[in-house]
Amino acid sequence: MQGQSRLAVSGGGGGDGGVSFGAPADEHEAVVRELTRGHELTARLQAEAMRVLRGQGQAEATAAFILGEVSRTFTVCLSIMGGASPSSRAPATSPRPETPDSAISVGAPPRGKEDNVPRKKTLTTSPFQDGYKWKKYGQKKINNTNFPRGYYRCSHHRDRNCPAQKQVQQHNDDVPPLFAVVYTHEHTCEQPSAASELPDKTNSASGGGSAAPDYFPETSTRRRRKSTLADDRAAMEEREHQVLVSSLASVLQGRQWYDDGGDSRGVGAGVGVGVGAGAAHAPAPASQLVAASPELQPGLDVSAGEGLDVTDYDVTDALFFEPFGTDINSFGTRDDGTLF
DNA sequence: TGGATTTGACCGCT
DNA sequence: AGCGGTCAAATCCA
Repeated sequence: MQGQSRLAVSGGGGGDGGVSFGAPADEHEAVVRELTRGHELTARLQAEAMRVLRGQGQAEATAAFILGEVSRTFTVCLSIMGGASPSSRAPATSPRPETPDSAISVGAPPRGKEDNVPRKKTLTTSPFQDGYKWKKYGQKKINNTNFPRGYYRCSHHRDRNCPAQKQVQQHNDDVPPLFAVVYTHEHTCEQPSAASELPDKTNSASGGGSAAPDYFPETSTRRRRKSTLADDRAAMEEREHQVLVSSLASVLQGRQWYDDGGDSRGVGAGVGVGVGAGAAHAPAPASQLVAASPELQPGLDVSAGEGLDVTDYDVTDALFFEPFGTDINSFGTRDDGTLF
């Protein structure tokens, strides 16, 4: 959060009140930029707080809960800002999986060669978890940007003539990194892949699939051997699992404390990377989280809500927070010190 | 060998 | 001329 945002937010002006949906594009983008920054910094603060408070019971749970709420607030504001921008909306035509859970529609559509082409721009930490399979057909270094832009087409571009495309470009160098994703055209194919599928992982193992290499954009100028990518991915999956365990432990500790009930179920997998970021999403639907990893709570009937109070998890949480274990919680550094 | 990504070259627009 | 978007040959892996 920048302490001195000098945004010309029209308080009460324009009839909308506050940050008007009809604000000029640059103003709108400025607001989104500041909110995004705040969101990112909150995530970093969480990471740091969780690192410092690890194992400190109530203090850790309290910090996780409060910071999670702060993070949630940013997310909701971003969704309002982006979602209210008519230009950022793609026409709702063919049924398709939603963009990633953490996706945030932002700003005006970029200029393109075809201005009548529907575009939807989002900021997301998980640019590839949108339920579709993509084939990369190009990558280019864009002027005045730090990261190259990857060009993807629906993998059914050829066999089903699906026109859907997207461009993925890392947005910043923060932790976790945000990716700007521009979707163009609607899918005309009906892909069997579920939205929960992680195409960058599931497909890469068989040599196919989408854009995992864009998690390592800085390596694009020099080709990485795929075996190395596979190694990185395996390590990432391992980290995600560990983060899932530890994040869930934080959540359960927090719920237990606030619910004033239940025995100590701390999973106790104190794993370094990304614990705080996981806790950032403490209000995520707990049933979903545990269901995703039932082995974490042996003997606990999650489906019946045992041991968990999910009544105060609202729809917003379900909509805007990523499940634990997805890439927002899984970041780290490579040997060369770069982020992934 | 098939299917994927990478990356330099090419093309069209401003 | 410079830029972004796309093509396609080269390359890699299962």
